[in-house]
Amino acid sequence: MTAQPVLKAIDIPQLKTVCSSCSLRELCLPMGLSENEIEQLDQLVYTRRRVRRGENIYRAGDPFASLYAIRSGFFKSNVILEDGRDQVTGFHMPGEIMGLDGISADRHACNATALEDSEVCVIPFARLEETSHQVRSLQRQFHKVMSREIVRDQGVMMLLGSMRAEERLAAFLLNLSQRFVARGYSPAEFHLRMTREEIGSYLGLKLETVSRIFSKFQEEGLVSVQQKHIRILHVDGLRALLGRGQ
Amino acid sequence: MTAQPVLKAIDIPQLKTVCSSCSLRELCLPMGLSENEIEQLDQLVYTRRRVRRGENIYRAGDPFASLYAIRSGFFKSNVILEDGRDQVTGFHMPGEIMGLDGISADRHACNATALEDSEVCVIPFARLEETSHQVRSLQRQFHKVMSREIVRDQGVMMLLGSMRAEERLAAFLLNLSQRFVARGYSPAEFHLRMTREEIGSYLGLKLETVSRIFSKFQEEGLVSVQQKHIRILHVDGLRALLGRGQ
DNA sequence: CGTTGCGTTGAATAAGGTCAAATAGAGTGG
DNA sequence: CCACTCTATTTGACCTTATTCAACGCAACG
Repeated sequence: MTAQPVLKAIDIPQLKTVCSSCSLRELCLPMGLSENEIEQLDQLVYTRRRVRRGENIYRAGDPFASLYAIRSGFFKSNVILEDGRDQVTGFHMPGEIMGLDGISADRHACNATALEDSEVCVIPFARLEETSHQVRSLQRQFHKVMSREIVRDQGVMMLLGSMRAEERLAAFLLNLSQRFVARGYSPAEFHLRMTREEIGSYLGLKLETVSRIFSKFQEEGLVSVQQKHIRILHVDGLRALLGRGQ
Repeated sequence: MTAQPVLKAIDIPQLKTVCSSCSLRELCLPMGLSENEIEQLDQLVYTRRRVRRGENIYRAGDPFASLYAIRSGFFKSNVILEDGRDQVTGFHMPGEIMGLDGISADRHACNATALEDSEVCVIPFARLEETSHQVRSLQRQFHKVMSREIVRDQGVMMLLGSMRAEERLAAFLLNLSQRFVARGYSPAEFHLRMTREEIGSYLGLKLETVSRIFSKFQEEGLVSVQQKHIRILHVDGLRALLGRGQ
């Protein structure tokens, strides 16, 4: 892909991350920065890390040192309560930044688990703060990223607090679809990386309920569901499900 | 209430906010800053604004320009869906910062409504970014404030996603209690500023359910409830309610 | 070819929601 | 100060939705 001098040097450039040539730069931290500014980011984001399916980038309680930008793959984040209950708080795809929860207490507050083999760019936070101290537009962009996370969370609260089960699943599918589009994938056809149980946890439902609603949507011709393969057949039908809750 | 020619000069010094002499400085944005640094904040936070009960500091869609630190009073924030459903996404008390949702899109994403006559300190965001560009520890502190908001939201998701009704209300009361303590008020006895409906919306329950559970807690001797006046009689009893959900 | 994990489906049940009525306070105007 | 109004709250009876429990199917994998 990128330039490869010779032998041992083969892996190094491969793992060297360069924001300025990254296809996700319009979605990720570099969004809205000039060429010049992005090059300053390149200095900062110097390692990429492979994460195997099932592995964690960090766990709740781990000391916080870096943010992680998803380069490829798919993640979930989840919080675990003392009694063992496990709540999925988000699903994350390429271009999204994980780890923002760790800043407040210098420890991560949740786990971040890869749902498929993935790669993340490691962004040492101290250096990010340093650089954003220099580069004004990076500071600005970073604030937007954090704020976007807050707005996203409000959306989830809305979903959990005032939607019924069918609406939740419809909203979930539409949200995924939209995010896939932004990444150049099909809006209508995609592969769920998470289990029914993880979807349920995220949506505040039991896995059986999720499964039943998938079946119902399928009967109604809204989507075609084959295990983890989803095809949205009737977007407006799904949209119509929102808007008229209880 | 607003500009009144003659009296104006009287109100201005009264309304001048000074972080360095503010009793909330250990909870608010100045947290952890040196005397010297706080004085730089003083330059920045130069107006205080009165908000009457029922008034909004901002509404969803309003252009974003400032953050607001609560000086006194009590607020809720809420999002409204197209179909009119209204979800309370948080309750806010003195020392807390509101408006962080507005940074991401330069427009506010939710409404912020005073639940009692209140005062907020207006923090012009452009100037905050500017100053935090200068004062390193302010940058740091501001990031922590945003991150804390993200962690808080995760807690709400946990609550909405995986707790049953009684647990939610218990968690809600304990959380309020804790925040009151941090502000020097009694942990056991307080006045709810919000209605049952607002509590219900926040907790993803109907107001009748909230009312029933209050009654149940009262029967069980956990709390004494008289309309909006709450007295926690048995904290450990409430705590025990968490931890063993479904 | 059995094992294992994930997904689907059905029947019974429980948790909350809905609807309706009664009550309690707070504020208002006479 | 009292009657009146309005809104918030409480409570009961009934209903709906989602959960629970259990059985079964399916696909991947060693």
